Amino acid sequence: MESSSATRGGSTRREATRQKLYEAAVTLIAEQGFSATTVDEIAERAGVAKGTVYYNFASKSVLFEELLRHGVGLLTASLREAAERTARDGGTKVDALDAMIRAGLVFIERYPAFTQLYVAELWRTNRAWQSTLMVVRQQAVAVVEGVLHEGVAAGEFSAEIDVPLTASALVGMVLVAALDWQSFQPERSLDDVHAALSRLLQGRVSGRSGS
Amino acid sequence: MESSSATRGGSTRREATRQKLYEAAVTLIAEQGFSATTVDEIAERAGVAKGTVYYNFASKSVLFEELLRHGVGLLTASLREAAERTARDGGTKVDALDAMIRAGLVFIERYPAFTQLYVAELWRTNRAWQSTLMVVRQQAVAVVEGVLHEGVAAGEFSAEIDVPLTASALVGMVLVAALDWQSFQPERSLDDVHAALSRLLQGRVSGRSGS
DNA sequence: GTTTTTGCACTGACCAGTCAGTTCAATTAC
DNA sequence: GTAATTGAACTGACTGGTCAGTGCAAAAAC
Repeated sequence: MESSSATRGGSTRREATRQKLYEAAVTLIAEQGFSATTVDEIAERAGVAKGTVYYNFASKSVLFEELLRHGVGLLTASLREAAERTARDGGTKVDALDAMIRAGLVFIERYPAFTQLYVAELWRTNRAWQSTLMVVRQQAVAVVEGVLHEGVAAGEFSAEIDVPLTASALVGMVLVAALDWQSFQPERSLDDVHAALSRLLQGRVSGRSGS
Repeated sequence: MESSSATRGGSTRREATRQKLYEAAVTLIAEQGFSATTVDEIAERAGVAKGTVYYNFASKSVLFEELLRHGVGLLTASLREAAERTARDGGTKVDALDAMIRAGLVFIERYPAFTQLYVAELWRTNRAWQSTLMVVRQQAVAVVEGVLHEGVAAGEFSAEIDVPLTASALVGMVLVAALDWQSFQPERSLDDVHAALSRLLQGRVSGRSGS
């Protein structure tokens, strides 16, 4: 009767089911919102019985909360990796920001539904998962702020910039541009979008340089 | 249309009731989302009977849709006014963008709940008011795009910029920075936030020193 | 006297969460 | 080998509650 969780470190079956539920939930909630999405819908899209949802998650809210944590975790890791890679390669801090913009675009291209859902919840108040959201948001933004701080310390950026606000603005720039890209011109290439945002980042908008 | 105080598309009394309902709905929906907000709540917060809601609006969705139209209409008018005022005063296109950034901040400071709710709905699909949202969104973004186009035509901006994408990015920059401002540092002054965004717009981030 | 609002009871659809029962892969017994 | 046993994973009908929208007579506002 020993804990025969013989199937190495947590059953694979269960993990697969949870993954299917995440994938089903993310699209439905992105399209319709949390409250308008029913557990029955999620179960059906995942090809699973309703009871299975409750076997795997304590409630609809908990499912959503874990989904948020999981998704933002991926983004944060990706941003951090981009910043570190740039630093290792001896790039400037502007290069690091540029690499993070690209990492953001790659993420959004890959998980557009998650991004959409995240934005829709981010500034809400009075919701069960508010505090969770706060924590993961800060982890992601902190990566951007870190690069800005280092840039100021190294004299690459003006000492007068407002780090948190500039970080927010940069995040917003990428977020909205990318969501519009996915919604209205999904056929455009990532490189194309990235180039346009790079230009903006480096202040090469004003000042002519016609083709 | 006559502009007598009593006539403005209907009786004043009715208009006042509708206004109260808008105000009640906007806060509740911003906090909780559309589906999680009940008609009973809206009526109660507006200090009005439930029947009155249905006397004034065909349905909950229609109330929300008209709310969206109304709110974005205010924003669009404000952006347009800012652009035109700058043009009249002989400002550059960068000045016009800067004035529009300020107009955006003023709007968000005044109607934070509306902004929040708007962002939450903007990239959703499969919702009843999707097409309405599309139209009003485009009206607002078109104002920014117009200024960018004029700037390119006048040689003030590089001919290589991607106008729609740059417009999206600028909107995103202001939107996210302002929402974060309102959520996390509401005590900061608008001028302060505006200054930080102006700096970013004019590419005065990289490059050391300041004014 | 017409328009607007109120108050409130009512309905029918919908939905989160429950639970008694089933499936199945792995383990143990023979 | 194969039969019996175990327990985690899964199922889906069911329940208790919620909510959008209705109907209407009476009051208030204009």
